[in-house]
Amino acid sequence: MRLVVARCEILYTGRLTARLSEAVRLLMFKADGSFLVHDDAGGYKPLNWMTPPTVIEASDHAIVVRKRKGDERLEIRLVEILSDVAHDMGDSAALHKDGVERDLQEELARQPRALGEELALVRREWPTDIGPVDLMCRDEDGGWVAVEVKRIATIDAVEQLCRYLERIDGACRGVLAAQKIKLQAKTLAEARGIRCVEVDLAVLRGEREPELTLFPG
Amino acid sequence: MRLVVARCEILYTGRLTARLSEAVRLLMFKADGSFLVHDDAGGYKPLNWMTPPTVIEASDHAIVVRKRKGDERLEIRLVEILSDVAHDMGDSAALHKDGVERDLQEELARQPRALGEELALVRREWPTDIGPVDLMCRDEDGGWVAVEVKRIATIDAVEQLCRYLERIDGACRGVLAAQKIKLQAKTLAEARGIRCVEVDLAVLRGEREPELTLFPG
DNA sequence: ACCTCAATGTCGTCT
DNA sequence: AGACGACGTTGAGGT
Repeated sequence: MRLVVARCEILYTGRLTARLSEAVRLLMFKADGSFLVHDDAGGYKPLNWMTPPTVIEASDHAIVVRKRKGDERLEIRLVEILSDVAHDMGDSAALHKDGVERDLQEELARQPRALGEELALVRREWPTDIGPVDLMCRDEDGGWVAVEVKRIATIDAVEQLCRYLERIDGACRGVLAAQKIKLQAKTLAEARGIRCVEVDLAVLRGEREPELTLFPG
Repeated sequence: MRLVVARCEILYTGRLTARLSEAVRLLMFKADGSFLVHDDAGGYKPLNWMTPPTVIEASDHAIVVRKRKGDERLEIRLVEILSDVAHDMGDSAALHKDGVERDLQEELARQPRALGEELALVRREWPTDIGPVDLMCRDEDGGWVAVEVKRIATIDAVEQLCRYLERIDGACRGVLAAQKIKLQAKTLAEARGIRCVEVDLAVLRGEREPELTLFPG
C-alpha cells in the first residue's frame, strides 16, 4: 500500500463529474489497484475513489487513475507532496461477521415458534418466480404462512412481502419479523393484514434474558 | 490525521459482531474522531470503522474506539507497530458534484417535452402528504401527469410512484424517467400503466448527439 | 430524535 | 455480464 499525503486538486469524470479544489489530502493506492482519496474529516466515505480494475499513470505533477474498461477517470494535479511511503502488508485475514440477516433467518428457522404462534417450518428460501420467501411455514390449522426476515424492516420490506403473497396466489398469510420494525412499516403491514414481530437475536440464542415487562401478558 | 500501520487483531461489537484476526493493516484516525481500518485490497469500504462522535482510549498494546453514545465499540490489539505518523491537513475544500438526480430533475423541468409527449410543467417538487412528486405536469388534453425522476430506476421507484398516485387520488397518470431503468422495473411499471422513459443528461444539455437509430420512428 | 430518500452507493450471490 | 437484495449501509434533508 502506497500512502501519499499531498496538496492536490482532483477531477472525477464518469457516472457524474466531481471536482475537489486544491487542499491537502491522503491518496491511498492499494495493491489490488483500488484508489482512495480521504481528507481529515468525514468518516467512512472517501471523497473520491476508484475500484479495481484500474490503470494508473503517473507523471511529475499529475496522476491519472482510469477504469480498465469504461469511461471513468480520476485526474489528480499534484501541487506539493508532503509524504510518500509504501508498506508491504502481505495478505490480510478475512473479516468474519455474526448477527447479519442470514443469522437471524437461521435462528428463526430453528425455532419458528419464537414468531409468537405455533408454526412449523416447511422450507427456508422457498422459491417463487420473483425471488425466494425467507421462511415458509404452516400454522396449527395447516394454513400457509410466509415469513419475511429483516434486520431492520422498513416500508419496503412490507411491499416485498406483499409481492410474494400476490405471486403465491393462495391462502397464505404474511408475517414480518425483524430486530426493529419502523413505525410506518408497522402501519402499512397492519393495513395489509400482515402481522409484525420484533425479535432479538441474542434472546433467541439464549444469550440474554427477554426484557422484563412491568405488566406481563 | 494519524496513520498507523500495524500488525493487529480487531473486534467490533455493536449492531453486530465482527472479528479480524491478526494481520498488517492501516489504522486511520481523522481529526474529527472518525476511525477507519483499511487493508491492502478491496477498495472503498473500510474493514472496520467508527463515525464520530467517538472516544478513543489508547494503552500500550491496545486501542479502544467507542461511540460517545450507545454500545458500539472497536477493540484493537496491537501486536507490532510498523509505522506511526501524523499529518496536519488543515481544512479541506468541499466536493462539488454535477450529474446527480437533482440535476436530471432540473433539466427535465426545463424541457418536459424531452419526456416524449407534449407536457407542460405545473410544479417541481409537488407536495403530497407522503413526500413530494418530482415533477407534476399536464398533458395536451389537460390531464395530470406525475413524473418520478431517478438516475437509476429499480422496482422501488415504481412502488414509490404508485404510492404517490394513490395519494393524489384523481385522474393522474404516472411517468418514470431515468438514465437507466432496470428490466423488472419496466415490467412492473408496464403492469401498472406507468410509462417509462430513458433519458440522457448529456443529450438533454445538448452536449452529445442523440444516439442514431437504424429505423427512426 | 425520527423518518425518507439518494448514492460514482458498494458488495456478495446467483442466474 | 446482468439482476437482485443486504449493508454495522452512509449521508443529507426535512419535520
